[in-house]
Amino acid sequence: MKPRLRFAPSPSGYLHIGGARTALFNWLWARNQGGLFVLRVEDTDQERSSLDSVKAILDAMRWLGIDWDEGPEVGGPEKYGSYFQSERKAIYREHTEKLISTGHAYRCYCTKEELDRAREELKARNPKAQFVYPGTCRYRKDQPDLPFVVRFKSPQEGSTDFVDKVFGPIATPNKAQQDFVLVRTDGYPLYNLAATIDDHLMDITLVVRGRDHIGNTPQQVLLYRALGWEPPEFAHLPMMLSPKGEKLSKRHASVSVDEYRERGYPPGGVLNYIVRFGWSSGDQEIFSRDELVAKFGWDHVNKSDGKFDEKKFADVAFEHLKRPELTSLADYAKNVRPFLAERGLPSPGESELTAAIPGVRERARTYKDAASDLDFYFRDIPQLDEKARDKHLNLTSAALVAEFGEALGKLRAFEVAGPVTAQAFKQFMDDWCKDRGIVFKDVAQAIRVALTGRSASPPLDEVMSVLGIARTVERLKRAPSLIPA
RNA sequence: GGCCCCAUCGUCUAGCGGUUAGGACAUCGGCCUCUCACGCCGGUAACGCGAGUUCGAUUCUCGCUGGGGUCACCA
Repeated sequence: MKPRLRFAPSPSGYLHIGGARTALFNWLWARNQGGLFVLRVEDTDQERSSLDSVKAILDAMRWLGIDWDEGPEVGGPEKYGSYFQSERKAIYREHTEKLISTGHAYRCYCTKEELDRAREELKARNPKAQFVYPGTCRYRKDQPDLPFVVRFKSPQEGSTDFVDKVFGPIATPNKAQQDFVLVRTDGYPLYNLAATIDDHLMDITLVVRGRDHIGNTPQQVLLYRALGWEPPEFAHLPMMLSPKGEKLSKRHASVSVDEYRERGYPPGGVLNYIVRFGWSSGDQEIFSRDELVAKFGWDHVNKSDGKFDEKKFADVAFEHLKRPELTSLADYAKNVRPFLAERGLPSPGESELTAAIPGVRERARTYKDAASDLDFYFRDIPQLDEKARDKHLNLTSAALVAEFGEALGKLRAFEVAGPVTAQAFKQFMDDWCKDRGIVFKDVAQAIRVALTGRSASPPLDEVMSVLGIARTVERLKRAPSLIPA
């Protein structure tokens, strides 16, 4: 059978960067193996789950380019049923009954309040002790008409073992296991039960998830056995910790995938950073999506946790922006447009935009920065950085710039020959400087301020070429008017 | 505290008994240059500790130390 992998987020917020990483590893292996990638929504907690969250997570996945073969909005084979756990209650009930009738589980009438009280009492007596369910209802024979939860009857001897694809053999003594709850009072299954049933029924062959789930695995293996099923394979991923080494949360860094999107990171860069976190392929740092699919494997997945590094992340993202083979001109243009719009700029024509992009590729670290760098191209009058103006433009230099504009304007040949190349502008500037007996370097910044309103920009010959001769001349001639009276 | 897991530069990592311990980010110098960048060259910087095994341990074993995860009617 083809490998079937899954990502099973609970829709209680945005897509977490760590969740995206889990999804990615699953997806990569599915694609590498020619298997199937399933998306399942774990929305059994009615309190926390929301449809908005489902939508947000789906959107973030799509933005990253992690597509799913089965799941919300794409469906799947009849036999795999709904991909929303909230719609699978009947299935869970059926298997719960089976567990009870075979003696693997039992109804427990202890209330949460009672147990909480016992927990607190114990803690008061011995702060270090850990409360375990005393098994009050374990051998109870009657069935009172009271609310109940269903508990698993954990074996108290022996150990539960499994072989992890990353960590190797892991053995947990069963006496460390208490009679954990399977079904809540409200009839909804808890994570371990629902995940086990669904993974089996959906024919999942390998479960890939974060290491924080490693302790759930023995419980799930116990459930597989109790239900008479063979467990799938498991692969746990080392954790992405905060720079301080604590569990990563929004206190330490941006943890929502959306935030990186809003910041102007390219999706390929996001994937690249999170995949290199715990996985490597020799010394290679930068990968395209296709390369990742081709090269991914479990041999080089690390066991040790790591610390999230925003600087490295930013650099990887930038690397993707710099390389045309990773971010095509068309992609770049498409992705920068929303940020241009965000600045209140009118939507530029595709050809004008793609002409301007090569000049900012090596400068802008994000699409957002790119929009800022591109800004002056798309306004009739560039925004003026007054500090740059004060530093580089005075009566003399502004007059010189205007004069240069005049000279350029007189050059008819440029106008008839169609778009003027950067090289031609360069030649003209050099010649003009030579005629005037000045060094280009001495006028360059004044010209830059006139053309872009700033002290930093792509090379002037490129700027002129993108602007075109008419607008270039116009801006140059306007230089003296930039000086306050 | 019980159980489980981990341990190479500040960070992400390569290494699978013999290497001047490599790369990337960050950092510090320098070069290039019309600005800002990019790029290039170079520097600082790591095998947690202690026992074994071995001719030889970063690498294998054990202990210690340190770090992390998890012990819910969350997932």
